[in-house]
Amino acid sequence: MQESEPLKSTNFIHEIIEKDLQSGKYQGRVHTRFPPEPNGYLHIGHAKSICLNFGTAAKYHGLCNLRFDDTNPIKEEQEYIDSIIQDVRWIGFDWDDRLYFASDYFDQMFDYAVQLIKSGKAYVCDLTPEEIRDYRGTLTKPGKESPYRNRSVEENLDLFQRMRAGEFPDGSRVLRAKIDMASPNLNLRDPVMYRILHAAHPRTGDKWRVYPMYDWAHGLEDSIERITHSICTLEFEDHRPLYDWYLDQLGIYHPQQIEFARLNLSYTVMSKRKFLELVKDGYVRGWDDPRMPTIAGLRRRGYAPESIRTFCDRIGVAKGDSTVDIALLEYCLREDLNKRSPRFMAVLRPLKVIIENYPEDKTEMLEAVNNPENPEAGTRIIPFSRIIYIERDDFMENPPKQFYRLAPGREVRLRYAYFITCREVVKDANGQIVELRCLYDPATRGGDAPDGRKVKATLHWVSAFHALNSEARLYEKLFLKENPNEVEEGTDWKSNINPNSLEILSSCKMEPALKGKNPGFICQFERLGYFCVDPDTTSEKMVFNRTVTLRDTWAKLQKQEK
RNA sequence: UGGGGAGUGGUCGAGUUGGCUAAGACGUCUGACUCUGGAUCAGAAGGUCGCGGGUUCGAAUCCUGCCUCCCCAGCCA
Repeated sequence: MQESEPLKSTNFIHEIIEKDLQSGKYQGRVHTRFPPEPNGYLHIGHAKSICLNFGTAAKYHGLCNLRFDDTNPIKEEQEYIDSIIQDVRWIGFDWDDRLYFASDYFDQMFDYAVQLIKSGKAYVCDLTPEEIRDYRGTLTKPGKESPYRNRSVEENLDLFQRMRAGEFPDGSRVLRAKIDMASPNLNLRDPVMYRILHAAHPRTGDKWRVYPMYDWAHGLEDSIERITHSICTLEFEDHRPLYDWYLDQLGIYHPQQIEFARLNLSYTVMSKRKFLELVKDGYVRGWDDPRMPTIAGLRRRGYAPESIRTFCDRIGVAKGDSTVDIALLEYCLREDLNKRSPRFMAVLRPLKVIIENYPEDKTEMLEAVNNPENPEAGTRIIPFSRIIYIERDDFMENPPKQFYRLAPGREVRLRYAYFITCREVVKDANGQIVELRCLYDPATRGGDAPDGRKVKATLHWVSAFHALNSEARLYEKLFLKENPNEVEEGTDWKSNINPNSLEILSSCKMEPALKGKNPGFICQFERLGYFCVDPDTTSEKMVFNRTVTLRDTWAKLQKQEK
């Protein structure tokens, strides 16, 4: 992102930072980090954290690292590392050469653990996982001390080295911190620091047989990188005393952790586990399905990073759980796309119109504006001929008073072309409308009547002979309920999945200028919405995703009728 | 039930040294304009600041009871 684009908004985190800046707590430094675990794809919730961390650093002329928290080789994969790097960069941030991995610090963490053992603050415990759970006690009952808690330093050192050497099977022993089994904060009841995992790590291969737990590792990572403000989500609030304890026992550099509420969005879910289920069970076509709130999904859907950043800026940062209306995301999307998108005409559900008084073999080239929001975008030329397609929704045989598009006997404008009047409705044996017979007024070429007469509506259209046949994929919300997790007894969140979230229209008629546009190309189909070219496009057939509809007051009226 | 957090119009969210009619945004509803029923512009409605006491000339802001919601009992992060 361009270096400063300063966030003008303020929040409680910035207030804390400004106080620290004034008091000189970190010698005027501001150094944050975005610390994802590479066990899945990033989503819009991560974007909030990314914008907060990178944005905060930029605002105070500090630095922000990208650091992978890769402490659990069982769940983590290189594929995720690659996708996360790509996504953070795509959102618009840069970390120079500060790409770090927790696994880079494994040796140092091990040494720190040895240091704790030597000072009698950590011990090797042979309890089984079940026993550890039992000994931990409950929310209201204090735990009991492990029988292995008072092993000698020598024995602990020996055992820990042998754990590292791979002498013991998975789950047979752990290294634990010796804190307080009666603490009301469960995190302080002798937490596990290392577990034995005979698993290959994406980056360290088979070097290690013990891997650090998040709680042990995370604070150290921040300390090692000399992070000033460790921004994380609310659920880690009562882990903070544990990080503090580790850092204090070790006597090393101490960042300040600040917690904020994670993002929730209406009409969607926001957990890697649920995304995985949606993908695995085929509710969507993959992690980058345009209905997914993953960064990859939003990108394929046609979002530009600017709109995501704006969104993250506008939602604010606070400590209370909340759910942002997805309408705000769509507002930011439209605002951004309206400014940048070239316009085209495309007919999604074609209805044939024959202009009876227009010459059979004539083709005219008419000029159209590329983007009314941006004169520099210039103009283009569109072919017009006797047979055209219009949107089926733009004609009604018996229109209600609110409807002011085409109807029998009524005159409307074809955008950038002519006024036409509907003379006759042609139906098939089943009574389905198959074709409209219209008359045009040659004097209205370009779309204006010399006599000053007005029409109520302007329709988009595509010349039948010149049309590009293509596919359009229309997306609706993935969930029917504002809060998908709110369910009837006996069902789960998946019962709220919208069965009609995808509609494929395969006989769309589009303006020929669209031919050859590459995947990722974003434009507006006039009066319909913003669309982008999908990677599924082939040389045979183009495929468009509908990113979002235009605001549509007619659709709103119709909804109210129902 | 132990510990840790949070409660401001439909949704986010300012406000936090107590003091003009409690910002702003999205949403909703009007109207203007319009060769996209888009965009834009103008305007409106909507709040017992979780609840009850108290302090004060004056409280969303301070004190005090209570209520509600979220998180924690992985060798996940």
